[in-house]
Amino acid sequence: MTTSPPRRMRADARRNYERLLTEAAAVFAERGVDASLEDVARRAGVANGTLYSHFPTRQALLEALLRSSMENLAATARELRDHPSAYEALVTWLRAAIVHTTAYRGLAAPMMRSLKDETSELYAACQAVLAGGEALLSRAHAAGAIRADATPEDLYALVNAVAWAGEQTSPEQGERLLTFSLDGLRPT
Amino acid sequence: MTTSPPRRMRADARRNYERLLTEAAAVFAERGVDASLEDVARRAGVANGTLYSHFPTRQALLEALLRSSMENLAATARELRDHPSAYEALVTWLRAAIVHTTAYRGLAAPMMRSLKDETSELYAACQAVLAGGEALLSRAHAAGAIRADATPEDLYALVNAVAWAGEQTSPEQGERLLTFSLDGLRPT
DNA sequence: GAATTATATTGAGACAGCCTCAAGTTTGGC
DNA sequence: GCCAAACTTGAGGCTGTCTCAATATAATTC
Repeated sequence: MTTSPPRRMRADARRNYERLLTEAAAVFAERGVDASLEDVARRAGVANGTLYSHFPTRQALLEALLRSSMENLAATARELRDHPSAYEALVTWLRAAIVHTTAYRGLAAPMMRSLKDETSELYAACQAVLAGGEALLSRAHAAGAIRADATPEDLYALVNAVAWAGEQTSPEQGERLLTFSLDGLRPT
Repeated sequence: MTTSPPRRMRADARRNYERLLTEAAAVFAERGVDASLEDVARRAGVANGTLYSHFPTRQALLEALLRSSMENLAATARELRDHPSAYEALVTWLRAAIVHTTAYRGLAAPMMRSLKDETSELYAACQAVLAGGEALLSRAHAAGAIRADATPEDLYALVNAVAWAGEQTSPEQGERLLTFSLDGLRPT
């Protein structure tokens, strides 16, 4: 029933929880976030009911899987506040966010939809990403490096759209789209 | 077995073909391109085998469904070649392409993937769209209205990415992304 | 270290969707 | 009106999601 990081779980439960996460990472990496959950359970060597009891929804599983990399992303944002160039700091972070979103095929869509959906298990994580970008954006705004009407939500959408385009075609195509958009985000 | 526009079909087959298209349009409009095909068959009042015999794959159905609007898009491109402003002509057409891609939820992904996939039933249609943009782009290039390194594929990716972003969040967010990108596509 | 209790796991089962194909039905030409 | 060709049917095999009563295991208590 729990989705939180293992708290006072029974030893077997904890073992299965970890094993499920490990195998889910592998399966999602191979087949994307829409991969069969039966497959995940099979590979983890447990019955599917066990998977559902640990992770009631696919998003809950995804959330647990992404937690640490999300935290890394937030930490990176914090570090970049000290970067000499406000603009470069922002761009570097945006690229990191895109890499994060490219971890599993099909991840961009839930990331995008969960930003405004409070009922989503990914909601908090998405908001954290938004906040990370927000800090760097306002610094870039202050430095006059980014057009004034660009919002954090714009950047969030951009990151996901670029990640999506990249996974549908090629990372290079995503990169090209990013280049154009970033140029369009310079002050007029 | 046929997917082409009704040619010498038996009367009942033709009736069912049309009916399936009509209902598919309705169902896809309601639930997006990943809607249940069983649903389409049910609503058309035929067995699912009939649907599969007319449209062997979901993409074949989609192709038949999109054919006329694709042709409109190509026609629009031709008309716009005479527009006084090469830049405005291009932007107008890009907007039309985005509207087209927003016809059904989930359409952007197959449009994007089929551009380079010759085995896709949507391949020809996607190539036609690409060609439509290509003509307007080269005119804009000649007029010095668009940066020289922008390719037709870039515009194609942009259209789909914007349509995707718009359907995941809001059309307004898509519009904002488009604005930034278009600014970034001006010559440097 | 056995009994008790709380916690987990199991896997069958209900359901939906995809797709196929042998059997049956309908149409249209003669 | 008959017949071959064209078309439709729907049960059935498959995969996948999700639930829940029965069962098993770990932790706690005495």
